[in-house]
Amino acid sequence: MSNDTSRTDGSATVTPKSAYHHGDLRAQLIAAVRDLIETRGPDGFSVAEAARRAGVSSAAPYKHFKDRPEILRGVVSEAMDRLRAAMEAGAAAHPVGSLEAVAAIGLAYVDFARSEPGVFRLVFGLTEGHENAPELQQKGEGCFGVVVQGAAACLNLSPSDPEVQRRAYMLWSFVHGHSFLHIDMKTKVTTARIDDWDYLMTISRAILAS
Amino acid sequence: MSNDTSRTDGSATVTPKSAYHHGDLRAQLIAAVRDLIETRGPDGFSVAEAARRAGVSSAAPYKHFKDRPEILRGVVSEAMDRLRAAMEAGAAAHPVGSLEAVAAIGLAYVDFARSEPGVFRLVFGLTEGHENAPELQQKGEGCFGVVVQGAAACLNLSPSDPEVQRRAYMLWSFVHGHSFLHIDMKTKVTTARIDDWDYLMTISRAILAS
DNA sequence: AAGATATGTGAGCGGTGCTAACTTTGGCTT
DNA sequence: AAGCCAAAGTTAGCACCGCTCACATATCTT
Repeated sequence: MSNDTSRTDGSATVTPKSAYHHGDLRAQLIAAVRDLIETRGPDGFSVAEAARRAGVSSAAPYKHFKDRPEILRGVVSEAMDRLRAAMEAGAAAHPVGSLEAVAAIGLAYVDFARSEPGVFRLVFGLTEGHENAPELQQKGEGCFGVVVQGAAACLNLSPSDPEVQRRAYMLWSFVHGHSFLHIDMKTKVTTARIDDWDYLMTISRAILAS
Repeated sequence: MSNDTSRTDGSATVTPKSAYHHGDLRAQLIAAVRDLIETRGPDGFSVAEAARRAGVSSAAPYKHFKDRPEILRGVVSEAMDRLRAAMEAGAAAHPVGSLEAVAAIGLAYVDFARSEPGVFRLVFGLTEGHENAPELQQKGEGCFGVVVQGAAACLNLSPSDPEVQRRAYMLWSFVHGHSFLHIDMKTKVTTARIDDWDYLMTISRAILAS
């Protein structure tokens, strides 16, 4: 089935209705759900409405997803891909092993949380379904791996070194908490307000140089 | 295990004698919802089922709560009261101004997240409704205030000092991230596994002594 | 050309959020 | 004490949602 023309990579180049009946309905549903989650909150989304937005009947989604949670898992999976890509891109913009590279990873994380708070919360709130979703587990570990890589390069140690893992965990913990607090109390705690980059550099230095 | 139903609700507090038709249905509904959230996940709860557990019709809850989100807000409000009490109790178990007091605040936070992961996630995932709920905002600031108090005592500065606020924010960010990662990837990242108390002491020292 | 299979539709079942109209309860006024 | 009246509960019901089933149609394989 792969000898034909374009790949279904969600590029959405020109014609969304070139494949089977509808186009790549699966990708369009995920996009619709993502949008709904972002605008109406993680709970205010329904499969029916996503189908409506995609222009199909309310039963069509179930040809591509087993049930509602599986759709959410699809959204999370896609989001994790983008999150990891953003983190890697952030790291790649700075010299390997530099503190700046580590801080850039954290900044990508925070930026992601701020630009898509609904999806971000979903990613880390969907852990109920994680048990049966090794793919998500794997992608989560992949994201953590980016932090580990950065920390290892910075410390000039092997990524498998427990000390590296420990510091990476501390880094992630900090950045994760900062992201969550940031999107939770948006403009609150203004007295403690700080520039993200300075903050992340300070944190990275404190954790990787002790 | 005496079932001590002490609901510190804004309006009619504990009035066991009156009990109109049913008793304090409001408190019982909140308890039922809390239990449902903890066992079936934050999404797998329905007002109907909570009413069923409380032994009333499915319309009865709407005499006490405007809608579903308001019930959730009630659960969050009650949970925040307990969280703050736990944090204060943790701090009170150690000398004022000691690093141990600060670490104990963090430990209470982590323990709360671990013992009620569903409710914990709800507390910080319900921020969509926070805008119209100044009561929750206020209680959130109250919890933050406990951390600020601890940091201020430790640094021998005023709680209103920006530097204190900044450090308190860092502490909270760290503990919050640690809690979330902890309940998310329960047994994962085992290589980085650490004793909570040691971890929190290390963090507290790092943040409050630089 | 002819299945086989993937992808869509419409009808429909049970459950849910919420409202409306009604009944019961018990405190408060007189 | 009589009686009003608001609080607190009930049943009935609407609209929507998740999901399934039977069926229609488009594409792939042979």
